[in-house]
Amino acid sequence: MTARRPSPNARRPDAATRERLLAAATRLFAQHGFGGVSVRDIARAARANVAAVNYHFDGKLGLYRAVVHSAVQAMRSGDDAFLTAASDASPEEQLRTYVTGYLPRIASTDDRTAWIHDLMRHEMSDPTPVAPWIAEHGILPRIEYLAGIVSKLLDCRPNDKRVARCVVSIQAQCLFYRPDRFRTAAFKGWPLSDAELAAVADHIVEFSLAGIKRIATRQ
Amino acid sequence: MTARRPSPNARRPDAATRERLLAAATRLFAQHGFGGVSVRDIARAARANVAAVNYHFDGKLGLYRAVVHSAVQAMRSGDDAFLTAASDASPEEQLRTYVTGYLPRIASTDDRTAWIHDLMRHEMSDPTPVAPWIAEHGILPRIEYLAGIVSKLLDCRPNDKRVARCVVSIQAQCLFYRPDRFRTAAFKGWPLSDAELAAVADHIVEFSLAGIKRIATRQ
DNA sequence: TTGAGATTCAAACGACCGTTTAATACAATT
DNA sequence: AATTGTATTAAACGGTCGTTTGAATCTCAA
Repeated sequence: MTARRPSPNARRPDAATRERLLAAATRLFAQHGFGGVSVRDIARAARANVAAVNYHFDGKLGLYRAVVHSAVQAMRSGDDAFLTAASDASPEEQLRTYVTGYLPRIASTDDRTAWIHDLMRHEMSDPTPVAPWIAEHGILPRIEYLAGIVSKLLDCRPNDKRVARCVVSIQAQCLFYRPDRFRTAAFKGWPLSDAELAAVADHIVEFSLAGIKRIATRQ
Repeated sequence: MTARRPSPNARRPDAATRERLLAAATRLFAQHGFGGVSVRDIARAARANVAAVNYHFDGKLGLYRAVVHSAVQAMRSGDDAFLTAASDASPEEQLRTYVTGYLPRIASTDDRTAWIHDLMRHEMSDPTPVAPWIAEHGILPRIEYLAGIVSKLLDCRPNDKRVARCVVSIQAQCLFYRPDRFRTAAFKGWPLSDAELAAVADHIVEFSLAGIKRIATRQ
């Protein structure tokens, strides 16, 4: 049994050690992945003792679970902010709202609601036991929301294979603009400016709407 | 100076230790990345001594360089096999040839010419000093080939920003189907069957040609 | 003031990391 | 047979890893 109560008692009255650990770990895990960060790195960044990780989170993996959980929550609450607003628009406008609301956050390097994508990138190359949970709570809801829009545009059942393929085509284009350390290090002009990003969002919407309409005429 | 000559002399006449190390390291680095594999893992898989890595490759990073170099060469020779054949076709047919030739290799888990994509995935989340070299020799040639096709389809200059955006839209769709350990672990029905993959290739071609034609009418 | 529980801390644990060393085994040439 | 240069080997080096330990320190209730 570690500790459970918020923090009615502590040596100093400033931000609780647990919160500092969570904040530092979120930043470092998003940047370097679970295996690329040591608990000593996290403890140093949080100005805490190494043993505090085990005391407050029951080990490195427990801290990672807490980070992932809060990151998924941050993303989903960020989605609700602009997705619910367009719930009664045409599917074309819904797709535009999705992409223009999603892409700037995807491309931002300091948007807290997008850190989950960095965690997911590391999970792709080096999965942890948390991977299935991320897939279910961090990815599937988005996929299903997009599938609803696309199936209306295709005028077909949501489980039509063309829906899944179009969803991938849209999502792949958006995710490609998530900055990573490879492209930042290897390509000039990366990451993109805000103005370019807005033009890219417009491009993805037009490109994808035309693609979907073409796919709708087939099979 | 380590060794240079092929292997006129060795304790045993079987496959040279250097070649076994390179083969084992390619498989392991592609699977787990540079940081996720220890030289002891590689030596064990190659039935060699740990010190052999330093003797033949001047350290772990030297071995990684050799792996990356051979993987890029394998991919480029695989490209030439089907890209040069379509050099005088219409740009539409060239795009179809590119996608239908590229996607099955991307999606294959045992195609030696596609291991470079696994190495690149790890580089994205955790870059090594080899990252810039991979970008220049493993990525740029493909991008420029695609840009040539797209600029003909758009009927504009190759450095028009719309070209780069369409290239990303195509390449992002293709790369999304590269299997990774996250999706294999977290999603059912993954990776895709050969038949589904052929249908996906056709989808990407139709989706993208329609998208490009739409973009061609703008700006 | 005292006791109990929560929290922090320096230190140590065993395991693994990449690399180095020095001795040895081998084949080909003197 | 002796020498030379290449290749392999077991062992050890210093360092970092995640975790554990046990004592010290803090807050708050009795």
